[in-house]
Amino acid sequence: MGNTHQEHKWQRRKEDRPSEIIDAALELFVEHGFTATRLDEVAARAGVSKGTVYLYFENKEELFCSVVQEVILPEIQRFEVHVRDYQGSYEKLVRNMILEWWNVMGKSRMSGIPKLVIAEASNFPDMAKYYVDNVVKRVRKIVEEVIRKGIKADEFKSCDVKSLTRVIMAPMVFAAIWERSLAPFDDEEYSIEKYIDSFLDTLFSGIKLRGVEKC
Amino acid sequence: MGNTHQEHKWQRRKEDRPSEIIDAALELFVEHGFTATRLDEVAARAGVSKGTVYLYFENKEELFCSVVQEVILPEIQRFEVHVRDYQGSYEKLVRNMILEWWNVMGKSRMSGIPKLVIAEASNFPDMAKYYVDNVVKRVRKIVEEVIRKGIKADEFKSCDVKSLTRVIMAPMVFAAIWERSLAPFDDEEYSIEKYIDSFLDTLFSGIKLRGVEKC
Amino acid sequence: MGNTHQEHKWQRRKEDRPSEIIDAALELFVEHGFTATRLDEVAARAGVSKGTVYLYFENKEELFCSVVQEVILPEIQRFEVHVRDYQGSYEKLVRNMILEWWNVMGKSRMSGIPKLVIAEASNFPDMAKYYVDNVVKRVRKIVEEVIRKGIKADEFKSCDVKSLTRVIMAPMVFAAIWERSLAPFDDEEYSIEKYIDSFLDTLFSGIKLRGVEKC
Amino acid sequence: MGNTHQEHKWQRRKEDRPSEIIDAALELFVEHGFTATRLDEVAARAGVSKGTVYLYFENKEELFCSVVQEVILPEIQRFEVHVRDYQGSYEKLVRNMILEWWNVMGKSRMSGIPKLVIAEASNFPDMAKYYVDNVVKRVRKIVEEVIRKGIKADEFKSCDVKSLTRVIMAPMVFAAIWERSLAPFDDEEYSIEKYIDSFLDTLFSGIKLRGVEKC
DNA sequence: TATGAATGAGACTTCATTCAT
DNA sequence: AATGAATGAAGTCTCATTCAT
Repeated sequence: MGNTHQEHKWQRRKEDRPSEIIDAALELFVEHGFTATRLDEVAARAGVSKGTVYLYFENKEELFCSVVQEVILPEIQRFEVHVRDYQGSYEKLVRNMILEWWNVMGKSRMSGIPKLVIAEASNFPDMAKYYVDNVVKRVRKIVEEVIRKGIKADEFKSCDVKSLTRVIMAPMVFAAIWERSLAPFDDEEYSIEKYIDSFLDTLFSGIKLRGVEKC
Repeated sequence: MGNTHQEHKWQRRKEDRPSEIIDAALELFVEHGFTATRLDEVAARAGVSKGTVYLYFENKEELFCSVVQEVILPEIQRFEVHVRDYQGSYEKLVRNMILEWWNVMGKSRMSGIPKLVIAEASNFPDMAKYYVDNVVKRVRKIVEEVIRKGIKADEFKSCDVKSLTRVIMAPMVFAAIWERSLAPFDDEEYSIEKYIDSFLDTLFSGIKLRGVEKC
Repeated sequence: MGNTHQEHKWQRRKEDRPSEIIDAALELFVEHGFTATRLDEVAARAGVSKGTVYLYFENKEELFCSVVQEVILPEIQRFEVHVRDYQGSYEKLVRNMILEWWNVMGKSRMSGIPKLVIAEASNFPDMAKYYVDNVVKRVRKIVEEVIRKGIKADEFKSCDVKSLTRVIMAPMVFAAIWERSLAPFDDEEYSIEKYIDSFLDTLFSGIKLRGVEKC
Repeated sequence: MGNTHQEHKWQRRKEDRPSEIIDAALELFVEHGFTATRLDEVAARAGVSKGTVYLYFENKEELFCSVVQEVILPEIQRFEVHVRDYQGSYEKLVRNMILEWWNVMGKSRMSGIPKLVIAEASNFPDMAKYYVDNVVKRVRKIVEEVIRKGIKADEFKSCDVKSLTRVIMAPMVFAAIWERSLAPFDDEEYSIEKYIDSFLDTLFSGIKLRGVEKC
C-alpha cells in the first residue's frame, strides 16, 4: 500500500476541510507533539465531536499531514510573492526578505510548524520529505538566487552559495523553534527584534573591527 | 537465540545496567520522541527485559529526565574545560570554541538532546527549565564572556552582546537539530564542515565586499 | 456468538450501563475481593468491553466505592422506613425488625457488602469510614432507640444499651458474612430460619430454665 | 493435579519453617488481604530476602495455607484442652468457655485469621474446607456438647442445639472480625469486656423483664 | 543457606477508531 | 452532516517467581 497511497495523499487538495479542526490540531500538535495529542482534545478545541473529525480526515496521521500541508502552502506563497516583487539593492533585499520571513513565519500560525516537523520527521518520513521538498528547498532557492545575484552585482563576496544559504536560514528557523519550545522557560531578557538586528549586522559586516581586519 | 543469550544475562554487572538503558533510551527518544517510544523497545535495545528498566528508573518520565541529565553534564563539562584552557587571539578562540562545540556536541551521543528537549519541552516543564538553566545558560555565559573580552581588546566591534551570543549559537544548535531530523530527507549535497566554515567567515567578516561597504 | 450480540450492544441505553457494571462488579468483588477481581471479568459479566467501564468510572477504586455506596443506600432506606412505620409491642417490633433485616439485607444484592467492606477496610479507609458512618451507625441508632423505648415501657430489662445493640446486631451481620464465605464449604445441615428463631428465642428469654434461674 | 496434590499439602507438617515469615505474612494478609500483599513486604517484615521465602514455601499460595494452618492448630488445641478440663456448673462452663475463647482467639495472633479466611474463602476452596473442618466444626462440637449436657442436667432449656451453637458462636467470631476490620474507623466508645458481659447476660437470661414474660 | 538482580505474564488504563442513531 | 457510546489493541507498570552467585 505504501508509497503510491502516500503520494496520492499529498497531491489531493482538501479545500473544504473545516479550518477549525486544522487550527486546533496545529496548536495541539505543536504544543504536545503528535503522539501526545489526543483527538478528543482536537475535537474539543475545534468545537466539534470526535466523530466529526473522521468525516474530514481519514485518521490521525492524515490530519497531521493535512495540517502541515495546508498551513504551509499559503504562507510559503505569500513569502515567495513578497520576495519576488521586491525592488532595491541586494542588501536591502536580503534585509527585507529576512524581516518579512519573520513576519510571515514567526507571526503567523505557521510559526509552530518547523518544531513540529522536526520533532516528528522520523515518525512520518513522507511528511518530512514533503516538507523538505516543498518548503525548505523552495526557500533555499529564493535565498540562493538573491545571493548569486548579489555576488554577480559585486555587492556580496564570492563564496559557497549553498552553505551560506543554510547559514542565513538557520538563525531564523531556530528563532521560530525556540519561541515555541524553550523560550517560556528562559527568564533572560530578550527581544526578537534585537536578535534579528544583530543577525543582520553580523551577516553583512561581521563582528571584527575594520582596523583589526586590516592587520 | 535462546540459551546462549540467557546465560549471558546473569553475568552482566549491576553497575552497567543504568547506563546501558540510558543509551538505549537516548537513541529511541531522539528518533521517535518520548511518547512514541515504547519501553519494550528501550528494554530490547538495552538487552534487558521490560521489568529490569523499572529496577533502575521509577517510570518512563524519570528515565527521560535521567537521560537528559546524565548525557548532558559530562559533555557540558568537557566543553567548558576546553574553552577555559584555550589560549590565543579572540578570533581564534571563537573559531576554536565553535569547532570544539561541534566535536563535543555534534559528534557525541549528546547530539540528539537538543532536538529531544525542544520537542518535549512543553510536556516536561521541569526538564525544560533544567536544560535552559544548566545547558543553555552555561554555554551562553561562556560565549558572552569571550565576546566581551574580544570587544575590550578592540578585536570585536562594540555591540549588543546578549543578542550576538544567541546569533552565534543558533547556527550550531540548529545544525545539530537538523542532522537528527530532516537531514536524512534532504538529498542536496551538504557538508557540515563547509557549513561551519561559511558560518565562521560570515561571522567575522560579513558577506559584503569592502568596496561596496564604503559607499 | 459474534454478530447477534454485536447488534444488541448498540441498542443498549446509556442509562443502563452504570448499574449493569455495578451489579457485575458487586458480585465479583464479593466473591473474589477487590484486588483479585479483574476489570476484564467485570466488563465481561456486565456484557460490555473493558473500555466501557472507564466511560462511567474513573478507575477500579472509584468503581469499588460506587458499588458500596450505590448498593447500600437504597437498602438502608428501605430498612429504616420499614422499622419506622412498624406498630406493636417492642418484642414484636424487635422480632419484626430482625426478620425484615434479613429480608432486606440478607436476600438483596446488598448481602455481600458486609463481607466485602470488612475484607477491604484497611485498603480503603475512606470507604470504611463511609460505611461505618452511613450504615453501621444508622442501623445502631434504630436498634438503640427501640431498646430504649422497650426499657422505658418496662418491657425490657435495664442494661447497657450500646453493648446490647452490638450483641443484637452481631449474629445477623455474621450470618450474612457466613453465607457469602464459608457456608458453601460447610456440609452440616443448616437453615437460616431456624438460626434466626434460635437467636430470637435466646435474645428474649435466654437459655436457662426458669426453675434454675429462681434458685 | 488438583485434589490429590492439595490434600497432601494439608497433611504435611513443616515444623522447621521460620516463624518470622509466618508471623510477617499473617499480619500482612490480615491487614491487606492475600492478593494485595506483596511478597517483598512479607520478606522485608520478616527480615529476610525475597528469595529466602521460596526456600521454605513453594509459592505464595502455600505460604498462605501454611499461615492459616500453623497459626490455628496450636490455638485450637489450647482451647480444647481448657474447655475439656474445666469443672463447675454448665452456666459457669459456658461463661468460662466464652471468656477463654476471647483470650485465646481475640488476644493471640490468631485473631486475624477469621477475617482472612472469610475474605479469601472462595479464592482458596481447599483452605476454606480445611478451616471449616478443622476449626469451625471442632469448636462447634465442643459447644454443642456443653449445651447438650446442660440440657440433660436440666440447667438449660431444651432447644435446637445446632442452631443455638451457631447463635452462641456468632457474636464472638464477629467481635474478632470487627476488631480487625472496621473497629479503627468507629469512633463510638466501646469495650469488648462490656460487650461480652452483655452477650453472656442476654444468652442466659434474655432481655425481657420477668413480669412481662409471665403475661 | 541466603541473596537480590532479572524475568515476563498479566493487570490497569488510554485512546484512535467505528457506527447506530 | 454530526454525534458520542462503544470498542479493543496497545501501552505502562507490578510482582510472583527464578537462578547465578
